[in-house]
Amino acid sequence: MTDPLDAAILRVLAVDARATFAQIGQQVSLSAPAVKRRVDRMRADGVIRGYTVRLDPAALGWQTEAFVELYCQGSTSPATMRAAVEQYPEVVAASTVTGDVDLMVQVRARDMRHLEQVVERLAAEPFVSRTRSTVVLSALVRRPDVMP
Amino acid sequence: MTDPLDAAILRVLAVDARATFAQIGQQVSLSAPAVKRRVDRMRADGVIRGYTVRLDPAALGWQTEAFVELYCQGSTSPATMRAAVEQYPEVVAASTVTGDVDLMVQVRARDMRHLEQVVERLAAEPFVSRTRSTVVLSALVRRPDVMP
DNA sequence: TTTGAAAACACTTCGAC
DNA sequence: GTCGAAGTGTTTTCAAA
Repeated sequence: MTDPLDAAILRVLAVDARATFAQIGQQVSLSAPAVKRRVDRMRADGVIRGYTVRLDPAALGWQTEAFVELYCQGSTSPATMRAAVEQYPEVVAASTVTGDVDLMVQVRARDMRHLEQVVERLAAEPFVSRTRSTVVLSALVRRPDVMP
Repeated sequence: MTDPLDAAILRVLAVDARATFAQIGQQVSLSAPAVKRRVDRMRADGVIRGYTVRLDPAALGWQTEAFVELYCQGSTSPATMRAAVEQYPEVVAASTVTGDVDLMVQVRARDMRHLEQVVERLAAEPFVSRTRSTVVLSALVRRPDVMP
């Protein structure tokens, strides 16, 4: 499905998704049209979901980040959790997890006051029985998805 | 620093970082050169860190994801933690955090066996006193960085 | 099937306004 | 900020490995 050449192309795109097909081709020893065809195929196959910009959160006013663990009532469906949590622009990611906690939510806020408000609103969701927040002190590593 | 027009441009780039300046311009009512100048400025200012591809982890063989909390020995510097954790290609993100836990590490592995190996290696790091892993059941929300 | 070369088309980029 | 021209990149076509 994705041979070593595809993987090499993805590595280049992971570092710079706006690289030209010719630039990518130079790094993987392929012509621009050959690269484009492979990229088009991976896009169609769903291996490539899209391209996005990497921003400096601090420069945009996001100063505070936290992991908020939600303990949910017994029979809350993932769909319900998702629908609720998706509404929050402050929610960067959310996953159902094993263990005591039911839902792990990553929140980005302007400051502590803002974070507090978001956590309060999350805690007030009907299916949430209690929350536990862990504030991020500093982000040491942040990598785009890589190959296995 | 970033006016509403810049924010609009970033929103377009967040959805499709390979959009042409002309396409972006159409969505924000600006000419292509005007968009380019703003993008160049945000790039120079560090607001835009770069562009990356969004991949389907499962399609690439990453089937398992987990939050691994590391409890570290009293006086371990963030630099030490970072240097150690950065070595692992399986580590997607790592942050120092408040609370009992010292380091929150997000790991992506091929399968449970692979995850287990990674956790064991992390636990064997000299400064790690104990670990606690939470496996992701399903990713409900995953958003690129957005505006405050 | 997949590739590379060439041509037509679109975008980027820069100077002038 | 826009406009227009010159340089690049993209995309299609086609022939070959």
